[in-house]
Amino acid sequence: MISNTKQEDCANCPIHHRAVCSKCEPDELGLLEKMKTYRTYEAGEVMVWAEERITHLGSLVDGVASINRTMEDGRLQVVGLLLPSDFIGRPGRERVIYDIVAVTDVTVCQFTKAEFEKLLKTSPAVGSRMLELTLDELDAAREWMLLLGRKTAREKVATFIAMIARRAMVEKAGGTGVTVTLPLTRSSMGDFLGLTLETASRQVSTLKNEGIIELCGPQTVHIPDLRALFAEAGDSDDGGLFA
Amino acid sequence: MISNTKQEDCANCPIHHRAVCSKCEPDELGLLEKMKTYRTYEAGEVMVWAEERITHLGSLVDGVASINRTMEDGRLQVVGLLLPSDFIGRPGRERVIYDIVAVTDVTVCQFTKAEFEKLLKTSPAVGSRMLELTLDELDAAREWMLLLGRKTAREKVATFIAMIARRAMVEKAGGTGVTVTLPLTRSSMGDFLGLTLETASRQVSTLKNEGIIELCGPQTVHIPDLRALFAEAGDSDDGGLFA
DNA sequence: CGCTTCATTGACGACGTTCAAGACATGTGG
DNA sequence: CCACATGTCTTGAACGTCGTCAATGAAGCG
Repeated sequence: MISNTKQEDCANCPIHHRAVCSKCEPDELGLLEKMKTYRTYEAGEVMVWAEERITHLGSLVDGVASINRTMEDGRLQVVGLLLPSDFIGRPGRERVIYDIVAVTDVTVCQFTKAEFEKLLKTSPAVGSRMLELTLDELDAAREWMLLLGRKTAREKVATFIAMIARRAMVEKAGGTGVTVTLPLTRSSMGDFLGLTLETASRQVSTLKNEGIIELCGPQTVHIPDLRALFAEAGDSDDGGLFA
Repeated sequence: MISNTKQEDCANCPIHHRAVCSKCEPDELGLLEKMKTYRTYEAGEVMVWAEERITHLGSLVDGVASINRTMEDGRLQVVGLLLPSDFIGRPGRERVIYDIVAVTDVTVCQFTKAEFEKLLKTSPAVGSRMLELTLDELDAAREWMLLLGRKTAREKVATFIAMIARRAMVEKAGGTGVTVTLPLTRSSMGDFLGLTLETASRQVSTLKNEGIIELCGPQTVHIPDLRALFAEAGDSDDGGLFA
């Protein structure tokens, strides 16, 4: 399913404060409004195929997508999770070697690659914000390398749930308990954490049995004490929530 | 040991073609020459401490350094390897959460953080090159995530040696055999590959016993058939050497 | 020459994978 | 409304890879 919409108002955009356009002045924003196109994908749809020519770049407005790296024999590793305001694509390169797959239904705000790359050259606001976003992605990737290389299965699952909870907390801060929905199935969780789906499932179960988390549905988790969960994740860093 | 040297000629710099300054015109290069300082570190020296305020940014001119992420209990993961022309540091952030350690003796070309960040704002040549470098680092980090999450110990070690060999090949292309020196000890190899030093050592040994590689010293490896090594690494990608 | 650091190798055990079966939820058609 | 199919999740049992602990050897240095 493909649906295109045009000319939504950039000033009211829900991701404007964090996306690649966040440093643009009103005049530049007007320019972007003429260039941009919205597009939606259904859960499970492949948004970008590895080895295929890249035609568009843009921002994820709504939903969750994953960046998948596959080996010849089928082994799969999720090397990035795209959430609203994250940038999609790789300027300056014809092709990428990973697929981007919609995990939930997804809406993107996109530009043609050529137009965006021209903008990148001419607009310091876009260029410098793009650099910031890329540096943040790099930090996140390195954080994940520590997880993949050194954490136990239990710590991996705890870290994942903590990560989701942290993003949810930004909105509804308050008490110590939170309820969140995991955007991934056990199988995708495994692919993200460098585990099998069985191990992922087992670790969710043990965390549940020990009272660190409570399961409402398989995808819905209530966390009575965030501190306890963060402790299981194994990093000293609790995300600054209890600083 | 700290030694400072100034005013070397940027035009003759060995990393000028790839470093953050590679897109600068002669006039900007003159500006850089006034700002820059050289500094050397001995093998093993910590160049940047986690949690400490960043004062300088720059480029690695000579040697090898590693970016180390440590957990409270001491578990260590190397999340990046810095080679000549790679950029050192994190513009736009006061602190980093990893150490940067000189693996061999190292020479860097550095600027004060404040000055470099001003340059980043005013010079499109520096800004856009910086973005390219960061995107490349991100690609490399994701490649490594696949290795850490999904490859076997054998594949990890093969991939590492293949990576080193590939960089060596750029200079002396020709026959099918190459001899390279591994810049890391078995222990650091393990930290880089998400393995213990024993497993790293064992896999080097088995690759040797099977004739995939030959050991001249513990750090010096001769590869009779690069194709065979790349096959062990598990990626379809052979680096385009046999395209 | 002893000290230190690095590399190799062996024995053993733990953690996570693999293979397999069953539970649960949701949707479809008779 | 129930039978049946599909996909996800859970749980069990056996196996294997890799980590742990330990001993030994090789190389560099004061």
